[in-house]
Amino acid sequence: MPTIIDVAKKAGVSVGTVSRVLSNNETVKEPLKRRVLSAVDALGYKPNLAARALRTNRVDVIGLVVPDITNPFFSQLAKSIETEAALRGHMVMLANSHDDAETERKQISALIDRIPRGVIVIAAAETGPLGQETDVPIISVDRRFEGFPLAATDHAGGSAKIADHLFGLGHRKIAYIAGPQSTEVGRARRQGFVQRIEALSSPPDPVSLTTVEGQFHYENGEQIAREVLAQDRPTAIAAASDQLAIGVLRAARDLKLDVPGDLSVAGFDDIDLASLVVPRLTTIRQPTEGLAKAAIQYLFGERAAAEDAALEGKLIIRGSTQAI
Amino acid sequence: MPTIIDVAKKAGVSVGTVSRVLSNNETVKEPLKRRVLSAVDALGYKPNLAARALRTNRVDVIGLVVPDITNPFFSQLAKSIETEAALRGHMVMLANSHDDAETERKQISALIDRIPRGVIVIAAAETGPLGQETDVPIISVDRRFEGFPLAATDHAGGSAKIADHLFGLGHRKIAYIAGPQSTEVGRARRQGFVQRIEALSSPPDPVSLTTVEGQFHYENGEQIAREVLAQDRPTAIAAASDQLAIGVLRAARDLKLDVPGDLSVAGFDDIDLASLVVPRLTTIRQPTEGLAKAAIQYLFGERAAAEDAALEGKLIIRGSTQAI
DNA sequence: CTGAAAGCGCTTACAG
DNA sequence: CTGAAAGCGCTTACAG
Repeated sequence: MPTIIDVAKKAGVSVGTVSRVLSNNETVKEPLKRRVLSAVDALGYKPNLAARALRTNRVDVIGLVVPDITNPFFSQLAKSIETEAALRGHMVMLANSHDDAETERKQISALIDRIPRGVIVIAAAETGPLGQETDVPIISVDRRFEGFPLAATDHAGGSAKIADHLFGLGHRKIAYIAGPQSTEVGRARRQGFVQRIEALSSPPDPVSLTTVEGQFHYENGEQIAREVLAQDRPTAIAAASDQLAIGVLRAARDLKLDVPGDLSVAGFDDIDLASLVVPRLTTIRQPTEGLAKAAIQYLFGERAAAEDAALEGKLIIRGSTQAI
Repeated sequence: MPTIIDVAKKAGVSVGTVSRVLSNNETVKEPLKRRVLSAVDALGYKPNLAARALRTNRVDVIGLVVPDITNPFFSQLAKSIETEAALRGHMVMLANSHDDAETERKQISALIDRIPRGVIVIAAAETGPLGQETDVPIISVDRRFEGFPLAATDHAGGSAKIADHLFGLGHRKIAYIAGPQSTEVGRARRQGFVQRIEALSSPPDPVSLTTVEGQFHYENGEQIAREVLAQDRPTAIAAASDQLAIGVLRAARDLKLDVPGDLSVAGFDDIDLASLVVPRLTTIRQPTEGLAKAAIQYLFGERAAAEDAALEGKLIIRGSTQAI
């Protein structure tokens, strides 16, 4: 492999000059610059990134820690982050925390040791302290890690949109399957939904709302829906995630209930699967690309430090909800 | 950040000794070793990985290029690879090729520039030449990249298992929805299925087999299934992927056909979704963990160089297939 | 505007 | 078994 010295020799300049040309330092005059560039070309020179990293104490990498890359929402986010990082010539180093606080801490540490441009973390359910000072910027996405800034969908606002939608369709007997209340997301979605319904409900036109807490899993949604539907059946069920909602769909099918004829169902996230199930699911699309962009911008210092970003989700109306 | 020099001073030894202790070099005697280790501890020393990389010309990273991380099979594979790499103290650098040969080439190049331990690539549909010599080992998984060794499921063998299964259930009128014949996977699966059916078919007990070529997408499976089912309806459809098979399930539902009553359906891959659709899908489970392990072993030189690995898939029988 | 040179923090022959 | 020292390939003040 040719080094910067070989290029300098070939171009008849000093290594400093080659380095300046390569870093787009404007001070090098055109003729010299051309000579350097053609030497680079002729030799097929590529800078040694390890040497550069040692000198500059920074490497063109973004660290990413997700609870589980096979979760469709996280993999969508990872893809958007990778795309956004690539736009800035950065690669993404990926680690799974397996939703475990201890593993998460280790992964973030290991990532930081590689002096990346920054680290993005989608926090594990229970998140522990990092216990390491560092000047590598850290931002969390979707689920907050520690006291670090967070780029997330406006969960409360999205849930309120679902509430508006169902109310607008005439539903007055609604069940809400919440996500785990131990999580910020679970709480925000629930609160947004419940508060909006309470605001819409009035003595002459009351809404009866039942709330149950679930786990963001298909199986769990199915199981909870069975219980909810067995009793005083609602005309609509809003679930805190698409996975829960798809579980509801399964339960409805087993119980021979027609969706949306007998029951309207809405989710949250708009995972790929949401438009593949039967009927296709009405949901809130999370702005993954916007979240990725906000996170990267933060890491590159293009965004007010330490400030949260709340991006609006979009109501996607499909076949699973219907006027009563 | 303390450096190795600080540790050496604190322990009253030379930097060489510290380095040796840290690299588990056995030559350092117990008392010195202990002194070094406690100095490391006291200072919270962490080696500068960039410096180490510059010296050793290698960094504890595995590069991974996938066509699209949101594809459930690829994200499953990515997770297994990450786990396997972590066992060896390596992190994974991830890049999406977006199924584009040019992007793939660039990503692999960018990865190699970071002198990783090795690069694993799941090739894009059309794969182009790398055009760069390197001593970084490269192996492809699932879909072959260039002339590099491949770790993949025994696709033909897996398809043959599906053929045996359907034949065993008494199906004698079968349709096979193949994957793109421009891909090795598509060809291998088709060939395995067709050859086994031909072997099983005999003049006294003939099997009628129709084959159609598809694209590995849900939509495509649905569309092809409509055509296949509209004509001379088979009693079983085997699809070259779960995504295709799930498309078939949708089409069957729209046509009011009962699966598995009127029609048996089988897929290939065992993606998460396969066990979530109704009815749950009979399929071949790809040995993702085995593939990840084989790939990593190859990169670490624990496996015969330049030799392909073909791992057996496992037949998972669920509700979508039934005796005729 | 360009060159000469220091120095980033390690690892590893080479001595002893 | 341990130390002294070279050197990996860059970037960047510092001169001129």
